[in-house]
Amino acid sequence: MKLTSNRSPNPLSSSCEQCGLSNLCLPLAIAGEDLSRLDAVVKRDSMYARGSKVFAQNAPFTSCFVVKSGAVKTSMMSERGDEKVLGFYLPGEMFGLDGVNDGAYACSAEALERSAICEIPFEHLEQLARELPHLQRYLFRLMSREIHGAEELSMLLSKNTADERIVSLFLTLSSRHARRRLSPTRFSLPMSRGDIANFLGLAVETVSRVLNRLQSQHLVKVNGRTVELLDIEALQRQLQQPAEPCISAIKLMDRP
Amino acid sequence: MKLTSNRSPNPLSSSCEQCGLSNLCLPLAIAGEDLSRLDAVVKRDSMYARGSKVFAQNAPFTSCFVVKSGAVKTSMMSERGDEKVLGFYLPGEMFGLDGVNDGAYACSAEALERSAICEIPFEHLEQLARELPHLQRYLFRLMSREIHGAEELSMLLSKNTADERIVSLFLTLSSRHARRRLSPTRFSLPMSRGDIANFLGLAVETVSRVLNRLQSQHLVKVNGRTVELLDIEALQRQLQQPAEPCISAIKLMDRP
DNA sequence: CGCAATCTTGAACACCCTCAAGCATGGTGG
DNA sequence: CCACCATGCTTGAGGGTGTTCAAGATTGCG
Repeated sequence: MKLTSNRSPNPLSSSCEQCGLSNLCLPLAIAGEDLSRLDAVVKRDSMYARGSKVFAQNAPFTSCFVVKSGAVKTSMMSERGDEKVLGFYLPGEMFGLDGVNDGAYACSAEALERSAICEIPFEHLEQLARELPHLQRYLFRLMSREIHGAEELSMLLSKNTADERIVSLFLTLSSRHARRRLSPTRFSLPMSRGDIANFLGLAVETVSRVLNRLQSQHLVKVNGRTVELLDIEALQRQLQQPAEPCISAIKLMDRP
Repeated sequence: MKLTSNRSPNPLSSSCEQCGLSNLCLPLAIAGEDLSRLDAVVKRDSMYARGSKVFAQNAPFTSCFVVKSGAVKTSMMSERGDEKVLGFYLPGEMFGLDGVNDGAYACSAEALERSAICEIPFEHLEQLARELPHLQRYLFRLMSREIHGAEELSMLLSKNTADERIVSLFLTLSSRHARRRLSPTRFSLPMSRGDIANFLGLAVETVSRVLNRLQSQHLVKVNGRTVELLDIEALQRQLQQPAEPCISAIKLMDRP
C-alpha cells in the first residue's frame, strides 16, 4: 500500500498549443485563437506516482482528465466490495466523464505507472462549450464514444471466449498505439495480469494460460509486460470467425 | 419475420408541456417559456409496431429518441454476426445517444411491444443546448448516465452469478417503475426470455431455471411475463452479501 | 383449431474458476 | 553482496456453474 499524496505540479508544463498530443486531444475541437481560453483553465501536467489515485469513487465530481504520458485505469467497487476494472487510458485519452450524472465520480482512477495528467475543471469546459459549438459537439462525441466503448466491453464479456477477449484487448491497444504513430506490433503493457484479468472478466490464471496458448500458435510473443503481435491479420480473423468447437466439427460428419 | 414499415404518426399527439412524462423527460431541463422551442422540433408520438426497428445499426445518426409508451430494446451486432442486447428502455427514457460519435448508430433499436416514441433531431437539440445552459448540462448528464449504465452492465456480467443477474434486472426494473408511480412489486416484462438471457449474458435455459429457483425460494412469483417481487429487501440482500458457496462454508468448519 | 414460436425440463459436457504449489522478479536491509 | 521476503506470474489438478443438445410443454396468433 502506498500513500496517495505523491502528486506534484510539473514546472515544465507548456501550453496546449505546443503539446505533442494536440492532434488527439481537446485542441482538435478548438480553433487557434480560442485555444488560449482552454489553456487558461487547464491544470497541466500534474505528475502521479504509480499506484496513486487521480480521483476516488464517490468523490465530488469537479473535473475530467486527460492522460499526457503514462497510463491510467478506472475501476468500480460494487456494494459487495469487489472491484471491476472498467478501462485503461493512454496518452491523449480523456477519463472521468461518468461523474457528470449525479455529481460524484462513478468510478475511481489510478495511475498504472508514473504519469502526467492534465485536469480540466468541468464547469469551465461547460462554459466554453456553450460558446464554442465545435467544442460542445466534440464533448458529446467523446461521451458517446465512451458509451460505445462500454457497450463493446459488455459484448466482449458475454459473447467471447477467454482467448478472444485477450486478442481483442491486444488489437485495441495496437490500434490506439498506431494513432500515436507508435508501433502497432510491439508495445509494453502498462497494466498487470491481474488488471487484464479483471478487465476481461477472467481469472489471472486463465490470462496466463491464454497467453501461452497464443504464443504456441505463433500469434504473439509475450515476455513479461512486453508484447509483440506476430500476425495481426490472423488475430483479427480469430475475432471474426465463428469460433467453431474443434470436437463438434467431427460430430457433424456422422450425420446421414 | 415482420415487415418493419409499420410506423405511423399519431394524430392525438399533444405538446411536451401537456405530456404526462414531462417530469421524467427533457422538459425537466427547460423552463416554461423555452419549452415551446423544444415542442417545435420534436416529432411526437410516432407509433411503432411490436418488432419494428426504430433505427438500424450503422444507419446515419440523425436523432435521439424518447419512449412515450411501450418499450424498446437496443442491440448490437458483432462482426461475427451474433447479437448482443444492450439495454431496455421504458417510458420517459432516452436512447440512441451512442450514435453521436461517428455519425452512425452504434446499435439498432427495436420496439418490444406497440410503442409511441418521440424523435428529436440531434442538430436541433444541439442548437438549443447552446442557448439553454440547463439543457446542455442535462444532455451531458444523460450521456454520463448512459456510460454509467453500460459500466454497471459490464460489472454485472463479469462479477455476478446467473441468479444475481436476474435479481439485479428485476430490481432495476422495479425502481424504474417506481419512478413512474407504478407498482414496484408487480409489473409485466416487455421482453422475451431470449432478450433477458442475451442481455444478461446467459442461455435461455438458464434464465428459465433461475426463475424457478427464485420462485421456490419465495422471492418472486413469475407467470409468463408477469412478475411479482415478494420480498424486495431479501432480493437486495442477495446482491450485497458475498454469495458464499454453500459447500465451502462447511469446509471452513473443518479448520483446527 | 393448428402450426410456430416461446418457454420449460432433463442429461452430459465444456470452459473457466478455484485451490495449491512452484517459479521468477525486485526491492530492502542486514 | 546476498539473503530475505513480498509481489507478481506461471503451471497443474480437480470441480462447479452454466452451456449445449434434445425433447417435451405451453402459449399465442393466424
